[in-house]
Amino acid sequence: MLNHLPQGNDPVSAFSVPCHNYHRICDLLLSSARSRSTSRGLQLHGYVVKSGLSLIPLVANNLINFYSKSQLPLDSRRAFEDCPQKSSTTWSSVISCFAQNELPWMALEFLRIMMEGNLRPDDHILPSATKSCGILSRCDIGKSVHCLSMKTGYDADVFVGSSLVDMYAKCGDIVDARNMFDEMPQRNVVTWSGMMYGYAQMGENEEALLLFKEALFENLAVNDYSFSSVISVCANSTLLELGRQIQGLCVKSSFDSSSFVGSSLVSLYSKCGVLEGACQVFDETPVKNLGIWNAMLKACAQHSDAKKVIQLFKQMKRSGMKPNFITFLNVLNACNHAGLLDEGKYYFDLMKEYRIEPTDKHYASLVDMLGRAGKLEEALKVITNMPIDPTESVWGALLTNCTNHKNTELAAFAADKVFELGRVSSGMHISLSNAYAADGRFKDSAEARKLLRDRGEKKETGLSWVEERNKVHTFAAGERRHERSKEIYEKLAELGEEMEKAGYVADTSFVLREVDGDEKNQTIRYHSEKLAIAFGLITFSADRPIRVIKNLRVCGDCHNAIKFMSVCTGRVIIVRDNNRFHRFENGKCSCNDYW
DNA sequence: TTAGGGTTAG
Repeated sequence: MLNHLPQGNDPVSAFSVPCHNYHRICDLLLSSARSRSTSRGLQLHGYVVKSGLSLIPLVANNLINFYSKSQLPLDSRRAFEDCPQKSSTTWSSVISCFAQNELPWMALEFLRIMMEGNLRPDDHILPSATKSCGILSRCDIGKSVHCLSMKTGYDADVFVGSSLVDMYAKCGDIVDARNMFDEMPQRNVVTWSGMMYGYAQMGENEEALLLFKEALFENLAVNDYSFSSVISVCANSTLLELGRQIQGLCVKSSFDSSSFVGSSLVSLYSKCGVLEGACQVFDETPVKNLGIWNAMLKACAQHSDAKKVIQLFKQMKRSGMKPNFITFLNVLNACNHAGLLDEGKYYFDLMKEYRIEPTDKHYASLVDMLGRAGKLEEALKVITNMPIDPTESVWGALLTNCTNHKNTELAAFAADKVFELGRVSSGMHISLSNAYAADGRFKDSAEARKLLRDRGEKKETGLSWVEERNKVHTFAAGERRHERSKEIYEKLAELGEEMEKAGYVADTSFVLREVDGDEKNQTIRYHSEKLAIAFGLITFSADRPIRVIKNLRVCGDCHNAIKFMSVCTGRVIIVRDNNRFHRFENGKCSCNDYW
């Protein structure tokens, strides 16, 4: 392969090398990086060192870039150190290499060293430095890079400005991101993407959508980046119809074949309860990246199809795609929800073969799996033996299952462990309170809630919503603010009688307040999901499934009640809670009561 | 002219 390269066996200095040859070497280094032929690049490196060509600055820079693109940052650094004449391009190459290869601190350190040598950062170096701050979520350092950009006058550059917008967005500083965005003399699609991402990150989905609309209005050439972001915004707000319209725009502009767009679309359909849509997008995406595989696995897991998850995992392996920790998390959750304990344990152990260290979330899934099967002691053993510190989610998994299995002693132990971790999320206080309440110990239960109040936190309000055309109808338990409230409550009363005739009995143990029986029954009768379903019943035609989204977990009584609702009305009712889907049909739920 | 900024899946 090297035969046609210059034969320079005895190069004393760079000057003895014919000029036209080193350009050829540079081309070859670049193409090796692009085609990911690392071995060819390494051969070329050996050759240029031997022939003395590595002394030529252009060749040295190309070596740095070759290693950077080959994801070998430390070799890139070595090539940088061997480079005799370091221009600002040389510095730029090595700093961008660190920024792109998960060494943001080193990128910033090299910027410092460079400036100590009295070199000023330029418009190529500043974006890499800014990006590093974004990766580290270090707004403070990012601000000093911003100052540096202003001092050097590069803050007006569209690359520098866009990277600053993105950095502020990644650090969660949406106000500074917007200020930067507004002040920029020139903006392009990257600037807009960064800003949109910022809003989406902060959960300001409406602002993100507004910005996208504005971008379209300004005739900005939106691309696959923009589409995948905006679709994920729709997915997070479960705006199926809007998402479908944007998918139409993607098809028109031929961006629908992008695997990034595909991943967002799979997630959109999945989160909106349309598994068939997710499958179709997945099948039609020509080149599948890890993201779309993971999105598809998650979709099947959310829809309780563990068999398909395992099948997909095997298919994925056959296609040569390497699973990552997210892949395994999806597989474990699928096994957990399907009650496949042995399979779950198998996949947990399989992670070792792929040299993937289980995170606290993987352990939480395993603990939950064991806990659901009633193996509380074994679950505890997993926690005490795990090599990383158990987090709230791990102890929480044990706590919830102890409550369900009425082991209040172990539940209290798990709760103590959670408190030892320091700040506890509000949901966890509720879990402890539930543990006592389920055992009839209302005083302790109240104490746990008091602790929550003392910390100035409140339980997240349970909300359910239904999408009707492009409108979202939201309901909270017991409220009567909706314009059709009267009809909704009438429908519930009428349905309640039918359900009771069919054998439904309200399970009041899910009401946590210590009140008398009648009031308990009233509270539980009007949980938000029941109101939302009643709205669906009086609004949608009989053949249309009723899709309800809920921000919290469905309570046990509602879960049971909805089964009866599906029998009495003959409707398909799909409820997405904060975690997964429940498809109710003919008195059965797709989760097999395992949720 | 070799170097720079933005996406998905969790």
